[in-house]
Amino acid sequence: MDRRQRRTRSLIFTAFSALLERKSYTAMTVQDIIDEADIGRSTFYAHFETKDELLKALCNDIFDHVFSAEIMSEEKHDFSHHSSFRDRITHILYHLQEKQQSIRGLFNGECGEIFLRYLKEYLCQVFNEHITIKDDVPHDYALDLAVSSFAETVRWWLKGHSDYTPEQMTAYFFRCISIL
Amino acid sequence: MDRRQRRTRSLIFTAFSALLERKSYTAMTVQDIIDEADIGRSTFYAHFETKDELLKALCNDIFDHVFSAEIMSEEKHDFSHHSSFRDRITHILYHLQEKQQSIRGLFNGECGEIFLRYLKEYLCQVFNEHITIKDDVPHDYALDLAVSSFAETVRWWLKGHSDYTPEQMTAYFFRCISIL
DNA sequence: TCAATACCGAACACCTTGTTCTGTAATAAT
DNA sequence: ATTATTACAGAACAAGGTGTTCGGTATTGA
Repeated sequence: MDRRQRRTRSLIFTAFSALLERKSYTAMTVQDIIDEADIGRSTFYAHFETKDELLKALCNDIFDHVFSAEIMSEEKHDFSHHSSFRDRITHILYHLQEKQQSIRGLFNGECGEIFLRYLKEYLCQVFNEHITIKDDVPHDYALDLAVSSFAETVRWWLKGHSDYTPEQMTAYFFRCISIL
Repeated sequence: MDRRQRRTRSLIFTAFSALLERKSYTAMTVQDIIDEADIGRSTFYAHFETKDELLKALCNDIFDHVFSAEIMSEEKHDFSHHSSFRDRITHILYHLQEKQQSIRGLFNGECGEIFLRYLKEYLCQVFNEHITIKDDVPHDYALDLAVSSFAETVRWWLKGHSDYTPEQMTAYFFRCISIL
């Protein structure tokens, strides 16, 4: 990848993240982004077809870091059979905390909806085998609720309560959910 | 209120709800709404300053029905000291089910974010005193998680699983959350 | 019957979008 | 170091949405 491309892409991401903390996603125009990034109009469209694609790309960047890092360290340390589900959850929280700066704005307004949808897709894979099967509750529902609750936990944590440690948040979460 | 105003307002609401099932909120333009409702442009703006105000008004209409009806019947039957928290939850589900038609579209995309935020505000009042206080979990967090989980339960229920009864959903919900 | 007012429809100035173009400068490879 | 490639800037553009205004019509409630 050309050095200029990397630079421009980074400028756009940074500008976008910064703008999200001041302005709602819907209200934000492409004009705002290219003004903030100080790049030409055609340059933006050379990188991203639309504002939604930009959001998607940013989300993927974050999730690649959080989840592929998780899997990597899992393989590296051969956690797959040693670490508990609780540890994996704590692990994910650590990685999310590292990306805190980029993530915080993503919770706001309408793009929070999109970000959380993507997040839940990844979480489904992690949670799927760890739901305690109860015959009196539909598995679909239990999984959906567990994943959504964890996503909400992350949101609550990173929006104003990031002084708690990942270990603490994991403990709180498991304390409140009775199907894990 | 003038009969013509009621008619127009109703036309707008109906058109808006119908459109939400086919089109995302963000992609929807005021032009789409007035075409669907078959009213003049200036007429729309005489009723609502913006698309967001329309959404807000629709949400308020729904919540007024769901929660004020709940409170009313509570007062009428003097449920306040007799009915359990579980019954109140079931009750709310019944009222939400009645408004199912209008609500379904509201879960989609970005306006789902807004609708759920409003819903959670109301739910906070209902849930606040019924959270089991645990010293090892922040009360803020427990309340937020319970409310969000219930909101997610409603979403899951009304989006493709509305064959379950309110009583069943209440049971499932309480089965999964250990702080109520 | 009549005054009030809600609606219509057209026009408007303004903004955002996404595309296209030309010229310039940075890049990577030979 | 030279050269071909390619990313960028910047301007212009048509198309479409926004929110407002205004004069005319029709409905309403008293």
